[in-house]
Amino acid sequence: MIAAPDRTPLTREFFDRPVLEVAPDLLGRVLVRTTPDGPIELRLTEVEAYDGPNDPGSHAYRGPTARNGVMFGPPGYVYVYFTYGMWHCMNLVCGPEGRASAVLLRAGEITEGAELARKRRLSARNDRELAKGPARLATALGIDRALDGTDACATEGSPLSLLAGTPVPSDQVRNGPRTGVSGDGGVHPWRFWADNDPTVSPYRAHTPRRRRT
DNA sequence: CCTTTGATGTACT
DNA sequence: GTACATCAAAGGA
Repeated sequence: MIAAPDRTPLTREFFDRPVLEVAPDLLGRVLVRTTPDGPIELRLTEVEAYDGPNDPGSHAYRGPTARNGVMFGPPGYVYVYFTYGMWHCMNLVCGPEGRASAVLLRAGEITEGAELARKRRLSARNDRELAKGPARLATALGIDRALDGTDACATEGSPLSLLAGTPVPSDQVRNGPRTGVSGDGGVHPWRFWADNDPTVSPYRAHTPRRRRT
């Protein structure tokens, strides 16, 4: 018998810890996205840590802007950014307040509302691909900049919340270099994933792009 | 399986 | 102008 996932919401205190502590602890937790059509639930299988001021790979490295302002606020809130001209990615702000550290949600397994996720991810060839990658995850859950700054710890009528779920045991958590991060930011082994999980995205080292003509 | 390329907002040089 | 916490389509092996 496998114990049923714990539906207790994660508290502010959960996020008010150093990002390198929170990131691996998020694996196996359940993200609940409430849409007008119904709920979609996702079991997290892959994340990356970004540690604000000390981290050249972080959006917060060069200080606050209109885009990243939420990262400089209190922990437990959602930072959503728009990138490559067409994709959204979702992060959870960690503590302490003002440090501007956050966890990028990179991949997960849809455990509820798969039919809703499939409508948003028409190119997915199977359900394992629905949220295999950070932009795919955000697309599957219908997440965009309108949700930037949402409190992920709120329980009543919140469009987003996190439940305790079934944490991945530490001996099944693997870590390695972050995907697609260039320069000095690429040295940190701050990508965490659930060992042997089919929904984890393939690792891609950073590759410089050729100039457009 | 693999590699190449186009899509293009935001931040920065 | 150029890089970027990306993805999907197209074509080759």
